[in-house]
Amino acid sequence: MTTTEIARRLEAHGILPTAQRVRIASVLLAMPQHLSAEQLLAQLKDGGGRVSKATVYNTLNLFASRGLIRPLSVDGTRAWFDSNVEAHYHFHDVESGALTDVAVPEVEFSRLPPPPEGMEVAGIDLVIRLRKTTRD
Amino acid sequence: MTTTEIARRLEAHGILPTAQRVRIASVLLAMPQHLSAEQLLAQLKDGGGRVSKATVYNTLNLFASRGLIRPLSVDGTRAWFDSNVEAHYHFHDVESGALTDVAVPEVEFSRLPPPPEGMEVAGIDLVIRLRKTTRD
DNA sequence: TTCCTTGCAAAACTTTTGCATTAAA
DNA sequence: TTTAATGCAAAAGTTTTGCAAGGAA
Repeated sequence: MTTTEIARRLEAHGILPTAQRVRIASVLLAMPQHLSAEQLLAQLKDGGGRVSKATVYNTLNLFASRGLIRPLSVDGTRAWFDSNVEAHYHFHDVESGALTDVAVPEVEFSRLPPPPEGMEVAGIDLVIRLRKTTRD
Repeated sequence: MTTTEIARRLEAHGILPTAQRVRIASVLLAMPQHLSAEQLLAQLKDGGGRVSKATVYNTLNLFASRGLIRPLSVDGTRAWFDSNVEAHYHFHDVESGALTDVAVPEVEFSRLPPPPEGMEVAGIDLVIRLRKTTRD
């Protein structure tokens, strides 16, 4: 994706495409991936630019609030962000922490509870925890 | 549940039933509930005893590692623990943060992906995010 | 006595915030 | 010129750790 395309995508989400935001978005959106704030910061610094930690955190929250990325709750100890906002689920290797996507057609719900009165479903997070097979 | 019953239950999980652990367990196991470390600490202090923050955190981790309680990833900003370790799922009100149980029979999977080679499913976390109904 | 647990404080880690500087409209 | 974004450092919130003191085996 070119810088211009990234900038257009930010604008489409109501985000002013500043230099740092475009740099952050181009790392995130380069491929579907799961990143923590510190991982993203490390990648940006490897890339040789200067982006402050505060900007990374603020930008991740901004992107998430505008629906450009999706926050993940898998860990409890730190926030993860998924650059793939299409509906999908996850495998989580509890030992290594690795996250893998599970496509929507791989899962079928034949029954789901109705939401409580006055509420509607905003989203479904499904995490399938994995461990090494124990052969005994 | 009596103190003796709690102590037996701790022992059954390989946990030495010290005074603090029994107090912590009796709050947790009084009913099926979702608590953060700070909430638990507050309840213990209301109860008039002296338990240190470190002991609460260490004990929660100990209990979770022995399968007496279950850690929940719903929040990203802090750890939650569920005193109900039976299989079940959750509603999560994203505005208030409230968690509600969803019983297993309320959800049916007619299709689930096979785990990757050499891996097996250790558990399934399902969180149904709820928001207020928007009538437009 | 020997080992494990507890409390306290300090440290570590993640995330947010205040404020002066810089960039964008 | 006026408003918004950035960087830095400090602050805030959560969780872990070191160590001396206390409790259990």
